[in-house]
Amino acid sequence: MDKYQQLLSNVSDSNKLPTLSYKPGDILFHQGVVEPRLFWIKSGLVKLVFIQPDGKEFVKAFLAENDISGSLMSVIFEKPSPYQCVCIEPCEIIAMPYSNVREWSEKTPQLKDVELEYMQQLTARKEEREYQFLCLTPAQRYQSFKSGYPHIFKRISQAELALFLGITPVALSRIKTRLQATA
Amino acid sequence: MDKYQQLLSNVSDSNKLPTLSYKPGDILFHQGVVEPRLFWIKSGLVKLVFIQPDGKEFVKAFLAENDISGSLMSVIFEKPSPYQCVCIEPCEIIAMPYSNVREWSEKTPQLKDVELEYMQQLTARKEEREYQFLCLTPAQRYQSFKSGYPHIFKRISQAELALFLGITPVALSRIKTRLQATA
DNA sequence: AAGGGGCATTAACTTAAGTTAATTAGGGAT
DNA sequence: ATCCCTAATTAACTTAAGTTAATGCCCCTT
Repeated sequence: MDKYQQLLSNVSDSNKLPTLSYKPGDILFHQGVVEPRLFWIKSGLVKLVFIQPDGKEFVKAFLAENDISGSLMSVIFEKPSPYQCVCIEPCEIIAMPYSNVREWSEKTPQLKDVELEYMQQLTARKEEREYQFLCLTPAQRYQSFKSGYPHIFKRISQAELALFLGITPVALSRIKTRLQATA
Repeated sequence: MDKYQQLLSNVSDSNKLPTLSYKPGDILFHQGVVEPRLFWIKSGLVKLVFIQPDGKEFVKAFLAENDISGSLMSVIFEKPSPYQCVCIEPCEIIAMPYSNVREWSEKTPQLKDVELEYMQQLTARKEEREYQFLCLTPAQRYQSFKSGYPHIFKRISQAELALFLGITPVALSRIKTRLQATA
């Protein structure tokens, strides 16, 4: 258990926050609504999804056990979340108001470092994703995800993966056949 | 001057860091090399560029006066920078070793909040860019940049903008004619 | 005024993704 | 075993981006 997990554990214990159960398809928080809680995923798998006005879907991220889900815009800036969070697998989750985390972190200043460190790791992951969109082809992004996140890859549908890669499910199917022809 | 600028000002004053001058084309830091300094841009314009093995270029970001340039991977994780920083305009810049910033921030703990806040703003910008790559077409990204960053838009070549949007200069030229035909 | 250099535009062609719809393959459930 | 539902594949067609190269435009220099 890393330092941020430890912080969250302290917060949830001291506030006696319950563990909640969700089913696949359940929505942890909605798009367009302010959601000031962080969702600590104890087990299961969720996705963050943008729904466009025309109904098109895009997947921002997959988050699994030990990850923290939430909307930066909502949690930090108190704006409506630009995306929603949907369960893919049954999940055990502890929902923690960010105000509780902040209080805890004010009382124990050394935890600011933990918070900062968490933000840095998050930023590093975003840098990687930015790089991949900018510099890699969809086929390269597919291969990178497959080899880099095999534990997630196994648990999601091909359609969900396509919408994460920024292409259509049809395009991903074609990419797979093209890759097999080469290899 | 915001709080982060104030922090940087304190650091550069107390370490008597000089202001450096650069010409267009000068490289602030190289790709593949560890660069532990932050570059506080007092005036001018720079770009962050990925150079691919095959020679292809992609622009990660444009940074102008009052922005801070640097490589997260290098500054925080002490890894070689995955991109280089090239001046587009003549620049006045203060280069500050991140160790100085850290020391200063250790001495005055309330500045941790400033650091955290800066990371949050940085993350918010990265979220926006991720959203645009995932959900918008190149044409929409072009329009968004043009209206969202007019002060940068005016100062860069169309080719540089194209490489920032993740397309070729030829494609951007075609997009412009297509947009004019519609409007 | 004439030439050059650097960009942007246009053209011609190739490649790949979007769209829509039909087909196929698998996995429960009855 | 059959049916049904879902997801993946394939097909046919449209649209747009990549690539390479030629052309046009503008500004600067001499």
